Amino acid sequence: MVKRQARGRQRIAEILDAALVQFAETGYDKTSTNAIAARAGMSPGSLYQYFPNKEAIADALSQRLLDELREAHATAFDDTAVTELPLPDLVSRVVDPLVFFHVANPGAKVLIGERGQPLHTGVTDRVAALLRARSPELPDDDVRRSSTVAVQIVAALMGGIVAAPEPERAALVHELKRALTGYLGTPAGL
Amino acid sequence: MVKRQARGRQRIAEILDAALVQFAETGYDKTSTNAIAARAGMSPGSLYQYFPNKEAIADALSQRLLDELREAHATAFDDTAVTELPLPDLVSRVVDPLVFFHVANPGAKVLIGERGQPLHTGVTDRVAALLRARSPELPDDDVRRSSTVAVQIVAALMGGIVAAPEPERAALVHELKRALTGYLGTPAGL
DNA sequence: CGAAAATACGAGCGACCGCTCGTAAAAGTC
DNA sequence: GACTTTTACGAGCGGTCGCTCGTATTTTCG
Repeated sequence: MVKRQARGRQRIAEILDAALVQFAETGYDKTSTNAIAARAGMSPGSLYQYFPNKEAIADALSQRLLDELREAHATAFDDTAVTELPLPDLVSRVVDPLVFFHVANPGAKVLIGERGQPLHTGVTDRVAALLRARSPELPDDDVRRSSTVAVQIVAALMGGIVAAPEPERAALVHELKRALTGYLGTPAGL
Repeated sequence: MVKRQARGRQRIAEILDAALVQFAETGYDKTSTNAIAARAGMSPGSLYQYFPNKEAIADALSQRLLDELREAHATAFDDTAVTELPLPDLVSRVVDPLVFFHVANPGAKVLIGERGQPLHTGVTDRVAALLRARSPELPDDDVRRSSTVAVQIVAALMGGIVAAPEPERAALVHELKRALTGYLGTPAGL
């Protein structure tokens, strides 16, 4: 019951790897499950031994990416000094790992952009917690709105950042940080 | 050669009307041309008498929407006083008609979000011209980047704005303006 | 009126997609 | 080695989609 399951888990990982690449190339809808199977070097039948349907593949992949992202963000969010950091520094702390993650995982944004919200919710909650820690007096609705907007801004610009070649990419990351500090730095009751 | 073409143009308009509604409901990819034809009250064959393929429908619709948008924005962009207006006022001048347009035309965002860039380019160019007028000393690359980012921010938040019920919508529009003024108000060489 | 052009119809073709199922080889268990 | 379980295969089913085409109707024009 051990050695077999090891092979099975390996297969699952191969499927998710293939799906990530395929989603990045063709998007979620236009990626066929047969293509994922082919890229993973297996038959459609084998793929469907591990996943009940296409959506389950995307869900599992989202979960895996969210775990990786959480790990990459651990230092940015866990630090208690986060409360007193200057805003630009805090933004960099959050944005830099995020950019690194998306550059390393092109196709992750597809799981955000073309499906429900899978990756968004987890990140938004953490940003909300962060904002609440920095501005405890802010009404809860405002916190939720601001964090949602901030995450949407990041998501909107991330596509261009990942696609850009390196000299331009840095400039775009800079713009993203500028947008976030500009947005979050303005008092909410404008 | 006159009366016939009149009917033909009417049919084309009916197709575009139907396509707009259908795109808004199901998105571009998942909208079938047969569904567009059915909603327009005609057969698939008739639809394809006026458009060579599905993409051409989306293109024509994008063009029509862009024209309407340009008209709605005329007052915001043509005014020469635009150069000396305070930034928040200028943002409102641009954003408010844009919100109105998207609320009146749900589905317009689909033509942006799920296809190349059709509606974006036109708007981005005009925003770039506006920024250039306000900051003539800014390098051209910076202007282009800033306007692209600004348009992407608007596009990112517009979906939520259109979807939100009225009390929340106003708050989200306010957030959008806050984000834009915060972003554009910060000096570019941060 | 009669010919030509424009408009209209809708069954259905070919291609693709998500997914199934009958079958069979490996691997684990006793 | 016999039996069960897990893994693997791939042809193909049922369905949808973009689009075509043969045919019929309506309008324009001389």
